[in-house]
Amino acid sequence: MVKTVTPSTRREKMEAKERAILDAARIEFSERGFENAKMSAIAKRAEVAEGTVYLYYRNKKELLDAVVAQFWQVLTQGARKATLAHNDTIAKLKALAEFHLRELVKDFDFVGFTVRTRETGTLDSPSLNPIRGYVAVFDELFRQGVDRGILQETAPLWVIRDLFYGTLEYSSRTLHLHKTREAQAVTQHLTEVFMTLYGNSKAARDDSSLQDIEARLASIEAKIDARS
Amino acid sequence: MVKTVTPSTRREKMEAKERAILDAARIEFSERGFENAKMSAIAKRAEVAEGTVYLYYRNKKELLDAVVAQFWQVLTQGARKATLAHNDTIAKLKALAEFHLRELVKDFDFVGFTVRTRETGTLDSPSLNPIRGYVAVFDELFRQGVDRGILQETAPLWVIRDLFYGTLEYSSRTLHLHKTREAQAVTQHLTEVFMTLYGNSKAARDDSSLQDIEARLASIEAKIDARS
DNA sequence: CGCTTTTTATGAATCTGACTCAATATAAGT
DNA sequence: ACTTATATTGAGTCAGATTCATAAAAAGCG
Repeated sequence: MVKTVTPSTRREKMEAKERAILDAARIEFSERGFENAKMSAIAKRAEVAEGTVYLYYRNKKELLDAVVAQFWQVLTQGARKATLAHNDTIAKLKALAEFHLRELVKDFDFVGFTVRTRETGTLDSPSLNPIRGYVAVFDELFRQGVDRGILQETAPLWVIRDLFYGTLEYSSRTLHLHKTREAQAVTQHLTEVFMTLYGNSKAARDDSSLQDIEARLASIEAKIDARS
Repeated sequence: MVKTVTPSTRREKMEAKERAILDAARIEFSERGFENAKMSAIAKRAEVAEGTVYLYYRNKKELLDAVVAQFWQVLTQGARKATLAHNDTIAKLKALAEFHLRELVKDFDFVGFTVRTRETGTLDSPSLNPIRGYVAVFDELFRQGVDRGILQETAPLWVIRDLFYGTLEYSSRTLHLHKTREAQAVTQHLTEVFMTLYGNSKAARDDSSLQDIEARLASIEAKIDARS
């Protein structure tokens, strides 16, 4: 009998188990919060013995890190998809803002979990990588806008990025607390902010060009007057 | 012998003890982080028995809440003082931004502690009050600017406030992580943002000059019409 | 196939640290 | 000085994270 060469049977089983644990943890954490989540409950949910969890994750904190990493990975995919639906850079940015805000309000606990994750982490801790991937979505978008001549980098990109994500993250807290407030007010305003501050057309129009236009109009008017 | 009527000797002793515990907790928390801080260590630092701590604070979490509350109270005082040093509303806002950012970077752990505090708290939990007091500093400033005709509320105040504090909080994380980056880049940019977006003069000019152009266009159009 | 070796899984036992509480000390009242 | 009320103590309890000796499963091998 030919041994069904599924060279991965072993690995696959373990990977399935790892996923089961991760999923169980995600559910347990968001239902109970980190402190109240019990490793025993996670193990039970994943249908493994308590000790098994520790074969896959060094400790509770590291399990949280993994859950958080997964969260940002999924979010990154969603964000990419949401922006792809538009062509205009500003529309993409608005879509990203709307998506980001909606997800953060929905899974607000994860904002807290993320902060916890960062508490240990230094610059190069792997738990930060998924977040890097996430902020990269914005950076790419903005650079694309610059290339297209739609946007201009009137401040260091990291400053602009922090304004974008910072506003959204902080607002998500407000929206989570005050259910009555409109998320749209935030994304709407943020979009205006971006057009006004970094939009090339507007910026160009701002000073000199306004005067140019006025001058040109005056000149046209004069010519017409001269003819009559 | 007249009993020295220090009606507060009793209370004073307890208040001193409470302060000692709070101070000990603040130090222990920021040295070790919440998880690794031991109640026994806090008790030792405060020179009381372990059980005594529980006479003043129901549990570890509540002790953290108290520490966080104190942090924001102190910060509020500092912020008020920093803004008082200026007359111009924009200058006050800039000073507030600089102060806020500097303090958050310095005591960055407290950003995380604050998030933790919020995790339990609902809208009316007392642990949120000190933060309310803090954001009020911004609100007052902005309203003052509106009264003086310097600023205009082009979006709901809470949206503007979230942009302000959100940007600063998020940036504090960046600055804490990348020591080389310049805090000034953030406050500088944020000030520009405020002048451009909410500054009345700019906005006023924007509109009026646009109206001028429209008027002139109308006039030209009328002349052309008249000729045909 | 049986047998040996290596890899994974188990859950009872250990350990840590927050929290409790009966006993004790201190202050107040009279 | 004595009684009552209030504050403090620290040894003991207990929950829950983590470990580890033991068992099961898979792989390698003649």
